Amino acid sequence: MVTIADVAQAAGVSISTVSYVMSGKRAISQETRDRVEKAIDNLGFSPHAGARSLASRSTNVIGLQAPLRTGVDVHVVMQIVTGVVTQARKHGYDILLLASDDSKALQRAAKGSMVDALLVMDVESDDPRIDTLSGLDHPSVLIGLPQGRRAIPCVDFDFEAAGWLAVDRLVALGHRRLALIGSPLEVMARHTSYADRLARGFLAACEANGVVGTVHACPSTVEAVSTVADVMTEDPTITGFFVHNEGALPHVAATIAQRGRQRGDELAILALCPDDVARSVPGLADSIAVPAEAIGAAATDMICEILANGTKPAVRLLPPALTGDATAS
Amino acid sequence: MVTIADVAQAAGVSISTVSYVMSGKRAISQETRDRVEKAIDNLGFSPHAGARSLASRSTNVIGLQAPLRTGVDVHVVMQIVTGVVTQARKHGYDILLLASDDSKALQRAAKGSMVDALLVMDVESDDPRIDTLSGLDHPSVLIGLPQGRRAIPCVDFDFEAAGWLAVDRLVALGHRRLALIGSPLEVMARHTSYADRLARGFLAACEANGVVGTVHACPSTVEAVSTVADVMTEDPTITGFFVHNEGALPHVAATIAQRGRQRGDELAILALCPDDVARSVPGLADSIAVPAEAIGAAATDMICEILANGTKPAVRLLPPALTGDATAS
DNA sequence: CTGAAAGCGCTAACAC
DNA sequence: GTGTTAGCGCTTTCAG
Repeated sequence: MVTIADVAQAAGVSISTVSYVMSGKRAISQETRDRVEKAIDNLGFSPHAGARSLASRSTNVIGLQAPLRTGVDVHVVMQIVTGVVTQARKHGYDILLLASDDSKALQRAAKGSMVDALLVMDVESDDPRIDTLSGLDHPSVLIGLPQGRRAIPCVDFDFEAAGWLAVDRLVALGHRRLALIGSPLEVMARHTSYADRLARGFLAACEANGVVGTVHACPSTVEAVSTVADVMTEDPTITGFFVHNEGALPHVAATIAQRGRQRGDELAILALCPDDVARSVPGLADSIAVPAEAIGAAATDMICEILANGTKPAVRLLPPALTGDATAS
Repeated sequence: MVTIADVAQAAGVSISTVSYVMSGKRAISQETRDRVEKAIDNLGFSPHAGARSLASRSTNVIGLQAPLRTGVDVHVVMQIVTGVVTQARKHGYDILLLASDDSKALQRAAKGSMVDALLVMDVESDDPRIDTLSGLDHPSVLIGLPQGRRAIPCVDFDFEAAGWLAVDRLVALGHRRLALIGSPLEVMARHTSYADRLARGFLAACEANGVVGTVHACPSTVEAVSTVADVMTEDPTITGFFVHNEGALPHVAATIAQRGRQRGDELAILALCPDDVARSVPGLADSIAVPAEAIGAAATDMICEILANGTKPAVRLLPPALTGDATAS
């Protein structure tokens, strides 16, 4: 293994000079800098992460606890993780992936000085991990917006605003009777709050717009289709649909479109899902993008800012935006 | 921060004794051990990972490079990662998640002594990362089976055997004309080899069984349905379908089933996908599980064994198995 | 069975 | 603008 001492010797400078060339923490003459950098390249030197963290008391690693189980929107999780990893690298951090749902894992990583900070996804409102995080010396940011004391900074999508936006759009398209086809009950049962927030925004916007809106959870992804069919049968006056349900979206969209054709009605389907998913589903009037990767990036930015400046921001909600009806087929 | 010295003092022993109590690398009297362990608990001591890796020249971290982009079977990737993380913890390792598709990232992690070993997913046959890995001092294992020199140990699902198994099953069900509905072209274009292996096994098995088999790639997930429709129209004698295409599976299955009903034929659909996905798709005759989590776990076991014993196994392919027709609706 | 002490490779005072 | 050096917290000889 090539060490900083090897580099120093090769460049004919002291160890500390090499260190300072790398960190930029003190002025170095151009000449010296060049020699050192050349030596680093020639020898293929990379500083030993452990030695570094021992001496500097920081690891340049962020711990990420992501939900790896099924029963979450795998697509969205993946994109958030991508955003985190990508953005973290831009700030010079690496990501340690922690086993999900485990307070112990957070403590282990923090107390063992394996990470400088923690990013935690999929936190429920009464999640014990919130207390765990509060008790740690390490800064942390939640991806999601649990209800409660808000002791830890959060980053999430503004689902409530998305509900409003969806209604505004459907109303603008001329629809006066709307239905929100929501998450599977499984998701509703966990108290991650986003399904609630979406429904709240949707219903409030309906009221504000003076239109009729109803919210429908699906028993499961498979049964989403029959749920929609039931809704359409029970109230044939509904013409605007807002669908938020990853796996079921294509099926639901197809069902709605087919029935619309049979009835000869002009139905509109608005989806809430990642952009690329929307593009693969035909027949959507429009879609609201869940900016999953941006959420991951924003959370990472926030934790890095806390690490750098010691600031402690509170909650950051990313605003919804319509994709444009480019997705119409 | 509480250090090993604090523990030693609290327990009234030397630092080295505390270290040996933790590592178990030398005999300790029960009495001393008890005292030390109590001190560790009382003080809430966790050894500093960096200090440890500096002194011991090992990190207890495995680097994992997973494909975070879209255009892969997100479900399967997620499960493999889950298998890796879970199994790694059982061996006392943590997982550093590396930015995808980046030879540099592998080198950075290895040369910076951030990891003890590397696990790399989604390697293509002429992937430059294979050479990178060969040039490293750190052991590595590929998840997947690229063609070529096989310089690095691999773990993967036995897609070829899965092709055989599918045909055997369909033939046993009485079908003599079979079609493999394969991956999107996008996947075929990348040379990850599994689509090829599946097709090879499928065709060889058809020949061995004396039945007719054809292979059909889908232009995209969306167009999978029309692809199937075309296949069924062009050759109405096909009655056995083997579907391997994550996003499209439910749509394809629905299409096949519907057409079968129209024609009054007894069609059979066999799927290749994770168990839980199969359960959510109605109308399958049976399914072959992609044991994604087991693949991740097996790869982790392999790398840990290499780390522990210095053994260098070559290729490990996990055998396919039928789920049983419990998935029939 | 236990202790003392020499590093591991780096950072960051403290010198000049 | 550069060099010297004292740790950072742990593992592991080497002694007993």
